[in-house]
Amino acid sequence: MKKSRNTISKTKIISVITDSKTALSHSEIHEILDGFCDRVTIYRVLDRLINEDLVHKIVTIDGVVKYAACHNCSSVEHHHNHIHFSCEQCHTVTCIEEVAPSFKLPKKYKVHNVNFTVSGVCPNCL
Amino acid sequence: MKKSRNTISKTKIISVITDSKTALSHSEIHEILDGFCDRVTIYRVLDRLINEDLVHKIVTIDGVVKYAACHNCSSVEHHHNHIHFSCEQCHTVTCIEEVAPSFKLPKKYKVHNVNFTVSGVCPNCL
DNA sequence: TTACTAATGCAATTCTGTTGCAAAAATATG
DNA sequence: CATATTTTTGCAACAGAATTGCATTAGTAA
Repeated sequence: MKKSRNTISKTKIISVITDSKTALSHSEIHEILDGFCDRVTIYRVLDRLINEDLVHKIVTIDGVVKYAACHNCSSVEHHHNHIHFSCEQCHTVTCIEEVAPSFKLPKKYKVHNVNFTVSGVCPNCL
Repeated sequence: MKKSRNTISKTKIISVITDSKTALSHSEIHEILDGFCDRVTIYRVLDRLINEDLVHKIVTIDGVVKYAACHNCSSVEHHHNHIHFSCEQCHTVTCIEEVAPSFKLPKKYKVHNVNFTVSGVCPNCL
């Protein structure tokens, strides 16, 4: 996979995502960037970042798409099989990196990707 | 929670979902019903069915929302913590009821719901 | 049968994400 | 350093999914 170019938008978007404690939606990123670049650009940059494994995507049970930085990921190995916690009250999504669920599918299934989201109430809202 | 009324639309939608081996999206249901009722009605009925725990909702990593009947669910206990398999090729979503992932969150999190989706290639497409 | 309340259909709207294309920016080449 | 090449961007238009308000219709309880 060819690396994409380093543009100002890309750099800025990476830092917005990395600086955030919780996963961010497209519109949240757009708001933080506050007109710095176009909506469409954000979508396209996010796509690239996902391809380059710098960012991973999370979809909550109510259909909201969020993006979070990849920690614990070397360029060789990627560990996105951690749990994401989606708070029903404050609507934040947090990566719980230390929790990797175990499961065993029949081997006739070929697994490429996992998306584990648990919803409920987060410590802040309890 | 008050039970919703039994309408023809509701009955029909339940049977469409129950008869299907795979989870169905709103538009698939709409297509099967073939003009029997309005798109909006389908959305509203699905909401009610979810509230009444007759149906559960699945969101795939590419943001597609699907609905599946609840099996193995008594009126007291609900077991939706099985894995869903989303095939990248035929785009079907299947409940793998026999596989319950195990995970352990810090107890400061209050869990209400789980959504585990694994994507890859299903046996049919392999 | 009637009265009450929930459910439906329709139109309009909002929100999220995508596409095509010309202009601008990043990188590679001489 | 200048120029050629290719990617990225912004804009406008579009597409699809889901929601809302409101008048009408259908279920249900009395």
